[in-house]
Amino acid sequence: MPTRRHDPDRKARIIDAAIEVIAEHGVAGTTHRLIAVAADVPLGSLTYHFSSLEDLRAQAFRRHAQRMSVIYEAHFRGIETREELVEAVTDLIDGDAGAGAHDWAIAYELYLAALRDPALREITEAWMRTSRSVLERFVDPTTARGIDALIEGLVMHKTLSTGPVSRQDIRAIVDRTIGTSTP
Amino acid sequence: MPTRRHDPDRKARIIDAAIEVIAEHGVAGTTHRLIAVAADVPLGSLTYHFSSLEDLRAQAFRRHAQRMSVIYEAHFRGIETREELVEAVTDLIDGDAGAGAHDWAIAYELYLAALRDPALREITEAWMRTSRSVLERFVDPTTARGIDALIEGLVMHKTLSTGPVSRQDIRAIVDRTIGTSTP
DNA sequence: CGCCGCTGTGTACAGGCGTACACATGTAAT
DNA sequence: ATTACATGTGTACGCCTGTACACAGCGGCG
Repeated sequence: MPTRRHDPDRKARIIDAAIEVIAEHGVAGTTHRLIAVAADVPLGSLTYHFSSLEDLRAQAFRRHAQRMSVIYEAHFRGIETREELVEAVTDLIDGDAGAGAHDWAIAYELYLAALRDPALREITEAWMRTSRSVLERFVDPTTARGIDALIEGLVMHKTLSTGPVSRQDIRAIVDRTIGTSTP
Repeated sequence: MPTRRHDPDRKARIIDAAIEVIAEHGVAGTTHRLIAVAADVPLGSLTYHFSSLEDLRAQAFRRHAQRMSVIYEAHFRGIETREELVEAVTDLIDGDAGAGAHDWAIAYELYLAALRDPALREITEAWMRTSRSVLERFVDPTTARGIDALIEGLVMHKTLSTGPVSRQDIRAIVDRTIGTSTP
């Protein structure tokens, strides 16, 4: 049995560190050296485990998207009434779910990167498919797409605007966009 | 009277070139040299007219936001009935307005950059204020914010998704989000 | 007509980047 | 205990970046 010399979680920890660095410095400011420091591994370890920085970025984005999917799944589990759905979506936007501003920032980095790198499209599409299919358990596909878009747009606005958006307003908008669909 | 040696539009042309480069290569891939080539000016001309690359970027974003504001204003001018409003918003998302995928890409670059650079917030806030106040001529402020967020979210989804979003779907979502507000 | 001064530019520099690769290091087998 | 090898790392290289700055070219003044 071949024994590992060091931690076998190294690769995973590097990916986590990469996610962290992307969140803090953006894709533009994400370098091998920064990630290496964040993961507390030598510089050479990155090129050893990943064929290129592009490769590492893609894997980081993939893992983040998977985590977001899990959060979505968990957040909407057990929803039964329309009332609960409205509340759940509002929570998601208002930041009372598992996803904070940090996580959304990474998602936006991914979107923008995918706009130019077709290799990342597969990740964004998988993620959007998941998030929509979760919502489709409660509403029709068209409405699901609308809510999905609304969530991302509102989170963006909320994050950028200095004056906070009132929870009541969010709720009102969500309520109307969901319409009369039955859960 | 002091005569200019060359074109006095140089500075403006550099800013336009910067916008172009940002749209094509993203903020990350925007360099002095690329902009200089795009504007057909010598490299030194950039540091001569702009104190730093950051300064140039900010001015480029500012000009783009102003242009988007003008497009918004023009696009919603003359709208009278609720029906026309729904159609106008749908056109905006569907790309049949003055703004194409190119322009939206720059807007998203701006948003993401503003997320980390507080100096850019002033630009995003001015832009969001404008776009919302245009919509507030037709609907109440809360709804305006919702529509605004919906527009950006849907455009993003539409741009990233490979399967195109049907115009009919967009219209249906917009229609519901606008609700029963009177123009 | 010659000089001055200002507007504008080519070039060079220091720093940081991604990546390759020669080597150290610890393990398993003999 | 020694060898052979796979695993992992420190370092160095070439490239590209933002920016400074010494100079060139031209218009106005004496």
